[in-house]
Amino acid sequence: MRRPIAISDSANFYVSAERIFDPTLANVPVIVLSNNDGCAVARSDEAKALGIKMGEPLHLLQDKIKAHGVRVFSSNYTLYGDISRRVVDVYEDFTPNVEIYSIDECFLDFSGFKDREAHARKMRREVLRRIGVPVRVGIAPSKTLAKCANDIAKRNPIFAGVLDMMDDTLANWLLPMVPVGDIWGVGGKTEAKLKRLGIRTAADLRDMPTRQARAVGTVVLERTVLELQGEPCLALEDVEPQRKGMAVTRSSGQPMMDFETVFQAVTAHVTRAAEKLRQHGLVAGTLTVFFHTNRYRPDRPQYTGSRTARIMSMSSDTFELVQTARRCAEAAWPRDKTREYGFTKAGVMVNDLLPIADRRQTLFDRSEASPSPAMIALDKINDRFGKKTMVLASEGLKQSWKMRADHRSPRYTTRLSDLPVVR
DNA sequence: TCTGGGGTCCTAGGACCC
DNA sequence: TCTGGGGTCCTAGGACCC
Repeated sequence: MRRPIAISDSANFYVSAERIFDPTLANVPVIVLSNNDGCAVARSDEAKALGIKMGEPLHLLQDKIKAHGVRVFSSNYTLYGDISRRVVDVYEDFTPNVEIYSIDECFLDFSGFKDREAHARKMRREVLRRIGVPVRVGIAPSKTLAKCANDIAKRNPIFAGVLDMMDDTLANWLLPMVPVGDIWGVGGKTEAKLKRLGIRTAADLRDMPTRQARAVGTVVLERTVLELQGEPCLALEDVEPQRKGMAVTRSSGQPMMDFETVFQAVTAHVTRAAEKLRQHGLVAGTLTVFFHTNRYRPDRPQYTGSRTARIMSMSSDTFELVQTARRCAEAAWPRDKTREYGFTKAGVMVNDLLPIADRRQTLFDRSEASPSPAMIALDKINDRFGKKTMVLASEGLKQSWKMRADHRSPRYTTRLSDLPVVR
C-alpha cells in the first residue's frame, strides 16, 4: 500500500524568520551568519542570486555586501526555535502524525485526504497567515521521493510551492531531469562514484541494481534506490526519539598554542555540555574531547587530538565531567614536543545518554553521597587482597564482576547477589 | 598450558544532513 | 587577519568473553 508522505520545509528559514519582524527586509538580499559571525548560513533568494554561497566566509563577501546593500544578521537560534515550534503547531492542525526532522522541516502523514494538493495548499496558506513564513510541500510514497518533489517545487515557480508526486507517470517524467547529486543522501563522495559509473540522474539511480548500490554506498544507498522506486524504507517517526549525544564545539580566531589555553576552552565547553544535559534531564555515559589545528593552513603542521572516556557513574555533574575532560585532553595532547601546533578548534561530545530518572546506581558510583553497597564491598575486598587484586568489572548494570589476584591465578565470575560478605 | 570458534562490545572514522 | 555547529547512521577492526 502506498501511503502518501509529505515534507514541508520553509524557504531560507532563518531569513524568513528575520523578515517576520522587519518588513523592510522583503525583496532585498539578506544573509544570516553562523555562530561566530564567521560565514553565511542562510541567504534570501536575492542573496543567492548575487552568487553568495552557503558557508561562504563573511570576509570574502564584504565587496558584495557594500555594492548591493546586503542586510546582514547574526543568528538568533532562540528565536528560530520558537518560530519553528509555532509552525509545527499549524502542521498539527492538518495531520495527526508529524515528524520533526529539522528546525525547518517536518514529514507529515498525508494519508486519508481526498485532494492532497488542495489540503497542502490550504496548510501553506495557513502557515503564512498565522506565522508569516512561506513553506513548500512535496508529497510522494517515500521520504526520499517527497524530498525530491519538495526540491522540484522549490526550483520551479510553476508549481506554486506544492508538488504531489504520488503518480508514477509524473515521477517518471520528472526524475530524469533531477541531477543525482540533488537526491537526499547522495553527497559529494557518492555523487563522484556514481558519475564514474555513468549514473547522472535520479532516474538512473532508481534503475540501478540494488546489489551494485550496496557495493558503492553501503545499505544507505541501497535504501535510497528502493525509496526512489517508491518503496518506503524510512518510516515516519512521529514519536521523538531519545537523543543519542550532544556536542559543544567552537572555533577560535587566535590559534591556541599551549595545553592550558586549549584546556581552558575545553573546560568552557564541558561546562556548557553539563548544563545542556541537566536542562534535558539526562546523564552521560561517555565523554569525548577533541581539538584540531587550522585546516585552512595546510602549510602549518596539522594535528587532530581526540580521546573518549567512560563516565562510570553516568553523570551530568560539571566537576566530574571537567575532571574526565582533563584526563582526555592530556591523553590526546601531541607527544611530539619539537613541533608548534596552533589549535583553532576545540570541542566536547557527550554520548550514551540516559534520562536521569532511569539511572540506576552503578557498582562503582563514587559520586553519590552514600556509596552503593557494591562499592563498599569492593573497597573491602581490595583492602583484604591488597595491591595484588585487580578487579575487572567495568559495568555495574551487568550485575556480575570478575576479579583475579594476578595473571597466574584463576579468574572467577560471580553474581552480585552471590558476592561473599566481607567484614 | 595450549587451543579456538563465535559472539558482543567498544571505538575511530567516513559520509551525509540541516 | 577573518573560514559554523550540531546531529545521525554505518563499517571495520580490535578487545574481550565464554
